[in-house]
Amino acid sequence: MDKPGDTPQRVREAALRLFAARGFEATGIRDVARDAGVSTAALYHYMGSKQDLLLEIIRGGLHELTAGAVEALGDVDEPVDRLDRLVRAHVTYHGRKQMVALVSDNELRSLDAPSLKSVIKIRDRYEALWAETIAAGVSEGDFRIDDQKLFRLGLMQMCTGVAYWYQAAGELSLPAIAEKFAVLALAMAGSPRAFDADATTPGGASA
Amino acid sequence: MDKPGDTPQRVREAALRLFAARGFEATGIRDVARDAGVSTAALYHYMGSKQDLLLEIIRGGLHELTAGAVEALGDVDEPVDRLDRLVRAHVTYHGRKQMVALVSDNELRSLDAPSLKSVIKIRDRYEALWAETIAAGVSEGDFRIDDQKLFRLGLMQMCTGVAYWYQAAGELSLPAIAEKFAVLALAMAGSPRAFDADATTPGGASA
Amino acid sequence: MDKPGDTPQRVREAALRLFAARGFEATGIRDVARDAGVSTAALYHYMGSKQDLLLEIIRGGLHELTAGAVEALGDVDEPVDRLDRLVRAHVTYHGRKQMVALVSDNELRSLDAPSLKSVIKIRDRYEALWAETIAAGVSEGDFRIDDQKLFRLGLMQMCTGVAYWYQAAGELSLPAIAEKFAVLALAMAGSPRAFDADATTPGGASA
Amino acid sequence: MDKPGDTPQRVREAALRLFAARGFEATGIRDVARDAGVSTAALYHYMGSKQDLLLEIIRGGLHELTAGAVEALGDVDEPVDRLDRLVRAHVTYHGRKQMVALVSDNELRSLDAPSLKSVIKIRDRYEALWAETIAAGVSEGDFRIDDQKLFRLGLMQMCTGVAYWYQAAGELSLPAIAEKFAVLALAMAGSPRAFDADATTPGGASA
DNA sequence: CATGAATGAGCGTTCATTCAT
DNA sequence: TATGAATGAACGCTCATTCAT
Repeated sequence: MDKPGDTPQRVREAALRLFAARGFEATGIRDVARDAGVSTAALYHYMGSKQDLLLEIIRGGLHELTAGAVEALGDVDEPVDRLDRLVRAHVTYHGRKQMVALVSDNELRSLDAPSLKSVIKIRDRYEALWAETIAAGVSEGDFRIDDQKLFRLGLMQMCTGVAYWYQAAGELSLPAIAEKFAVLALAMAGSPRAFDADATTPGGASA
Repeated sequence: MDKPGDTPQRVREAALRLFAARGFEATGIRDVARDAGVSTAALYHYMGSKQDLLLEIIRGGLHELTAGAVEALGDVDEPVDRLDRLVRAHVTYHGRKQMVALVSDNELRSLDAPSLKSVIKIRDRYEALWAETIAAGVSEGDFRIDDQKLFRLGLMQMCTGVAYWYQAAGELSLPAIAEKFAVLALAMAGSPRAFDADATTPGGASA
Repeated sequence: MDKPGDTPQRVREAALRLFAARGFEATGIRDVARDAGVSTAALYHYMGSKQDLLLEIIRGGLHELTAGAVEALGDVDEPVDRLDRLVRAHVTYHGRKQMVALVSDNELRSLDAPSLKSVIKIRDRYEALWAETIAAGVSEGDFRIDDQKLFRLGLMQMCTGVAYWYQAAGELSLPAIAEKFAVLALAMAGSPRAFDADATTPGGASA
Repeated sequence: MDKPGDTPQRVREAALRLFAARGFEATGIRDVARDAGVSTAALYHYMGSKQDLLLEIIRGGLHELTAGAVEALGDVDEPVDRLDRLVRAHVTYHGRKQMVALVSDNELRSLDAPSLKSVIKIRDRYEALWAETIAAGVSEGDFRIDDQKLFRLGLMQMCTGVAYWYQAAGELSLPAIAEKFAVLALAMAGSPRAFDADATTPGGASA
């Protein structure tokens, strides 16, 4: 029950908003302070550097993304189901935490080398979930995939794209979008289930 | 036989290199000048503003991308073939003109309003090529696509992603990558040809 | 008892000194900062833009000039006396606030359009004091003036000129100069009092 | 009959126009070149530095002003007539050569020390004409002037002011203005002729 | 005679950050 | 805990001027 208006939180939110909208480099520390309603000095009192703010956002995002994926996978074994869930979780996250996703995608290059390295380690762990799932599906004969790495890169990029165009006020709900992407993913993977009528298990759930 | 050392060209190339590597905002005009081997003042002898340099890159890129797609389509009629060619052309372009593609994708937000508008007009024309092809394929029964716009967004994003990871020195040649993406695209579209043995018409052609 | 070293004051004084000596355009912001003993960045901590600094000086000056004139006029009714006081106040001000007067006179053209407009409004109000006094003197038969506007322009210009050559260390005191100009003014106006022996009421008052 | 469009002339005219309108410091050499329709390099081919352009304008102006005064004085002896003619010539010049007059008045401070010195020498010669005339009028009993130097400064400043507000399209013709100023001058000087009906000898002549 | 190319220095302004209080 | 004051460095850009051709 932290007071909703507590300063550090407001700063983080302002930074997120601005980094997402204008990019990290184009955002001044003064902009963040103004947007958060504090002085720049106060801002430095609560947080570290501008870089720290960015790193915090990106790491938090990747951790949340990974945790969400792990949770979505649960103890499901079937590769087809696992891929289905990975896609849905990824898409859902990129819609719900749109700004974090945008920042994580676009502003990596603004991290200094050590930070970048630590972030990439997290991302690699996340991508491994996909790689393992894909490999399992291929070796079990569920998928017909020519080049696994290329497949993964293409699929993930496709799903990530949601963050760029999703609008909460748009025609499609996020679960609906997630499902459609799941179908596309299975089709790409050559899974016969892709175009089955019952492919649509509407368990997308989330808000 | 362009003289390798003519200054304006060197400036444009330096700007492209740096904008792609660090982003527009993170690149200083002095960085560009240094990289091009001229003084900052000389740089302004040839170009307008930093923004102009960016606009030039992006517009040039989008025009070339569009022209390439139109040429690739030629007078081909079959939607399946047309989509195949769009994908190959797009992927090829994003590999060959990697830096231009990255800048065009990432730095749009640094354009001022009028420039952005003019650029979006070009991009819309390009996207229309995809939209029309997809619509034709659906109405002719070649594709099994649920949501055309969402399909297009996902597919284009997937193909665009090549610019982020392609390396000329990598294992796969660009035509090989283009072909694999074409296969993925047709699979996504539910085209029966996707997994045919002879789907791989190696006429990817382009350089 | 203002602390002599407070920064914003020092900045304003330095700007005034330099704008008066070299002109607004010829004065660099670094010159002002150096002269005020602060960094250029600190300078921007206190002020807006270079233009703002100029506007502040000019507006302040015109306000003070007007207030001085109004005070000098008091509730005096006789046009001859009123003109006498206007001239003395004007001359005195242009000697005492020499630099402000020079800047106000010479640097108006460096103001942007809206600022200029606001300044001219103040100046018009000041000039109206003169115009009304002259008109009253003419209609009451105290003055013999052919063309009132031309008379006013000439007279004011003459009095303003003091700012260009007055030196505190010169032979004549400022009140003495003011009185001599008052005599010239009345002579110009055709007032019989101009060359009266007792015209020299040394009540110039001001410091 | 010099070709009206010859380059050096066009450059001088452009410089005059811009120096008068914006001031010397605010005028770029590129502005002058553009306005004259030549390249900056061509400009330097024909003329010296920006300073030289200014010096040329000011010296030319002062020479012309002096020559005009000398001519106006002719072999007239009476101090009253001489002052009358000085005023008329001065006013006329400041109306007819308005831009040169403005530049000569306002931009002196932009001259380097040697140039300024040479210019002041010319100006001193011109002012001597006034000083001698005034002194003669006083010693011959034609004028009632308390402080000669102060009188001269005030009177000249008044007459110079014409350059700031005169408009060829205005209500009064330049000779008419010159005459009215001559009347004011004589009134200031305490000459009985000032308010005579026949004071208006319309021989102001000038174009 | 004429000009495109080029520059070192400087412009007004903003940057992320620190620190005394 | 919180902030006004302050800064060195850099920003994008323009300056008056030169010079090879």
